[in-house]
Amino acid sequence: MTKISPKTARRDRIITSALKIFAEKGFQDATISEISKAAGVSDATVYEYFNSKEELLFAIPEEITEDALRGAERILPFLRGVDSKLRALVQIYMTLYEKNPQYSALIMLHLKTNRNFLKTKAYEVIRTAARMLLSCIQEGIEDGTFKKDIDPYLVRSMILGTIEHLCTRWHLLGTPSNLVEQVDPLVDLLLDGLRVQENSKNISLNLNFGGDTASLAKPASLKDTLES
Amino acid sequence: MTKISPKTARRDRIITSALKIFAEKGFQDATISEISKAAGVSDATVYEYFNSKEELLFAIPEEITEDALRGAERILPFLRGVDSKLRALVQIYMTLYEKNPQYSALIMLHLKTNRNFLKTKAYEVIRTAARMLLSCIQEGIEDGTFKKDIDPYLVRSMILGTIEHLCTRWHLLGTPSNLVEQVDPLVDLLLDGLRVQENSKNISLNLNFGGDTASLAKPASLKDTLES
Amino acid sequence: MTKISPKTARRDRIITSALKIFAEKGFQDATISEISKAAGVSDATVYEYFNSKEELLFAIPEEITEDALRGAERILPFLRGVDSKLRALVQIYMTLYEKNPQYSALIMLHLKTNRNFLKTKAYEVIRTAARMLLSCIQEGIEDGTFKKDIDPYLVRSMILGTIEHLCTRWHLLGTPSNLVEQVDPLVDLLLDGLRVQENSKNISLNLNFGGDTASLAKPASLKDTLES
Amino acid sequence: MTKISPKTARRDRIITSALKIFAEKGFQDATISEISKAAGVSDATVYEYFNSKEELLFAIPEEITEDALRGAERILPFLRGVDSKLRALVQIYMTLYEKNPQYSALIMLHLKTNRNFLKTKAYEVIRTAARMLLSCIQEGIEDGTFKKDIDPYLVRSMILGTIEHLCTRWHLLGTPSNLVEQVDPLVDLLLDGLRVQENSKNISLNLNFGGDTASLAKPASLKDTLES
DNA sequence: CATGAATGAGATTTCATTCAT
DNA sequence: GATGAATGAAATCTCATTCAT
Repeated sequence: MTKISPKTARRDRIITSALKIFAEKGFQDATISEISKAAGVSDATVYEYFNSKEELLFAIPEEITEDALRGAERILPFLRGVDSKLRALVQIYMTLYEKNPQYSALIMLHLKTNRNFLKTKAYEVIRTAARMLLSCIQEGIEDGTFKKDIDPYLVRSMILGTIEHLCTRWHLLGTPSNLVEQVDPLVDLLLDGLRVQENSKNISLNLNFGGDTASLAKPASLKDTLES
Repeated sequence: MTKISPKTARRDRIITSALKIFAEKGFQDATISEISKAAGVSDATVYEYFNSKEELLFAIPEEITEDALRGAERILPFLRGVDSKLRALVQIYMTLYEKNPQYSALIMLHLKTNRNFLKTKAYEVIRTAARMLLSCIQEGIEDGTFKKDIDPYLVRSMILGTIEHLCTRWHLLGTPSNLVEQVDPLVDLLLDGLRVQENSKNISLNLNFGGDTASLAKPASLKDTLES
Repeated sequence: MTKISPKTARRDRIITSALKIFAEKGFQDATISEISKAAGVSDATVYEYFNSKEELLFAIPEEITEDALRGAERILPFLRGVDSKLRALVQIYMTLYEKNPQYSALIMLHLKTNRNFLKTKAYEVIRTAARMLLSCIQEGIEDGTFKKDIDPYLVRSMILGTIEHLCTRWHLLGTPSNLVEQVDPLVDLLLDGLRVQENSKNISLNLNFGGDTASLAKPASLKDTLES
Repeated sequence: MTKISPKTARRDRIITSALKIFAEKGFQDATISEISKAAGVSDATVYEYFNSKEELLFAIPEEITEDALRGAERILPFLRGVDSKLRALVQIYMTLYEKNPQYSALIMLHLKTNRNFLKTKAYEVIRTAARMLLSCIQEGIEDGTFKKDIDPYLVRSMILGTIEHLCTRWHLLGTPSNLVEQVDPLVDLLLDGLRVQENSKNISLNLNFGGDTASLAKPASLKDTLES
């Protein structure tokens, strides 16, 4: 469709090289020289496309982050139920990070804690994605799937914090060896908690004494168990 | 009690200044000159106490991290039940991070993703603390408090990931404004999950007896409050 | 003929300045700053051309040493007899050192005792020249000009040692005031020791005729004078 | 006899350590710290005994050089003939250098080319020794052992240059493996050049043709004298 | 007298960035 | 538009030397 101008191709080569090198060595330890060499251009050419080293750094995650967001937006409308949406969102994150290790290394190890990154276009996209996650949680609260008294921001922090922690460990320590496999266990735990629910008995008692909660017996969790 | 040698005092001043400056600007953007000036010594004196800038960086968290670990080891024996222990551990982390914002900024923003930090003495202490958390989770599984089929490593990553995410947000965005307040909501969510449990004992008991079991709500958290 | 690229010119200016300053003050007491200023470039520019101060030091003697070697190789084929060759070699050394006092000061005072210099390209050239000298001595032994039982390595050490001693004194003490003038006295002294004394014939002739063979004295030196 | 005061002992330890370390690494690459540690004293103590690093450097060769000179002065009176004296002097140098490799490394590799060393007490002693050598040569000229027209300074430079060259090579390249063994070959080479030639062949020829040439002992030297 | 402790004074080296061609 | 070449501006780190105790 869109013709790739040689200019765009060059820019892409610079970004690709920069991603690789920044991800490996971090912002400060990478040099423009190294990046330009890897991209097959001169130092000065890098400055034709980006005004500064930092601008280059921040340009890297733009495209991929936007693509990922668009992907999520395409998938979500097909899902019914906040459980499913939540699970899908977690899976989207994990898949993105696992399939694009240089990208996730850059984000987790080098950008996440960079104050200037917060003012960035790419960060704005990331916030949009985070807002989708928040909406999903809020929706769950509103529709009665989730508890009424939970703090959706806290829940979101749990989800993102866990994802990021796993991803960071994956990069630094190599464990877990696989991120996507963690999706279901993680979502199941989020939904149902750690604690043994001694409710089968209770529920039966409830049912005995008047409750009509039979149909509510943790259907999702059962389903999840099957699915996982 | 212990006489503070002038040498130790000087070393401490250097560490304190370094903590402040590294926390604010990061390792690369901080200069030895700045740190030495803040400590009231010369550049060369910094090198009398630390062989390199990086050695100084890594020396900073040593003491405080060890102190925190010892604090945790003093508290835990007094707690009964994995719930209480888990809650206490989360609270210890959050309290540490909130009371020592420079320390937590240093760890969250600058050390956590530093590969060399992994080889450090302070990191070893951090791992010890993380092992305590893991043991607590495993204990919960063994004693039937927690579900049998959960992955204790995943649970730990959830806990640490959430704590770190909250702490990082706190530093970068200022929200939440308070970390310790997040302890109970977080632990409750961890223990019981997001999803409305229409099965809880509480409910069934409520239904059965119509009684005021309100006071039993979240017993552990009350206990924790007293203990903390 | 050959266009001098501005880059080469700049490099040459740096080398020239470095020669002057290193020769005067030695490696450690010379600063890059001083050299770059003398060359009319910035400190950083010096590092565009040479990777380190030491690399710059070792680059200095390369060209001149090679030129000198090539000069020697052009001259020697025209000489007949090891006497003449030996004399020519000594003269080549002395001329080189006297005409290029900065070069010889650098070599004699600063490089000759530098262990790293031994691994250098310029030193390799110097060794080649020294091998020429050795060959000449060996040739003299083989063709019967020199005594059979002399150690050619020792002779070479005598020659080079003397040259270097004279040159070093010349630099440090100003005496002798002239190096090339020492060539003939030195070679004569050396040869009269080395050379097989063909005096039987002379003497017998003397005795036979009682004549004055004064006019035959030191024929080689006359020849040398012409050749030199 | 003389009691060794602890002060002298300390000074000696410092000098010994300094000799070792300066000889190994040179003046600039050796540090006071290293030397003081090797001597078992503090940095500051070094400065109690020597006003500067350079003063320490120059103090090192004092004693040993003086001892060597005194040794030579004790030996020479027992020798008859400049040949013997010359040989003895060369042997004294070589022995000194070979038996005291740290000392000779210091002199050859680090002091010989140091301009400030020339103003030094130790250098004065070295000059005295060199003057003995010169006197010996001059004596040889005067008493007719050596040719009349040789330049004694040049001869001295030949002798010292050769010795130093051999010694330097010995340190830097390990060859020759033995210095003292070079004494006789060297002196023989020198003398055969210097000395009036008393060639066996000549003598026999003399005897053939002229009867009693007993009185003609050393005819070559006579001839040389005439020719030169 | 010995020294622990401190530091002044630099020097090398690195790189992001600029600019003329 | 691309780049070769140059450099300004620092920052880390080193050490000889000093001085109070």
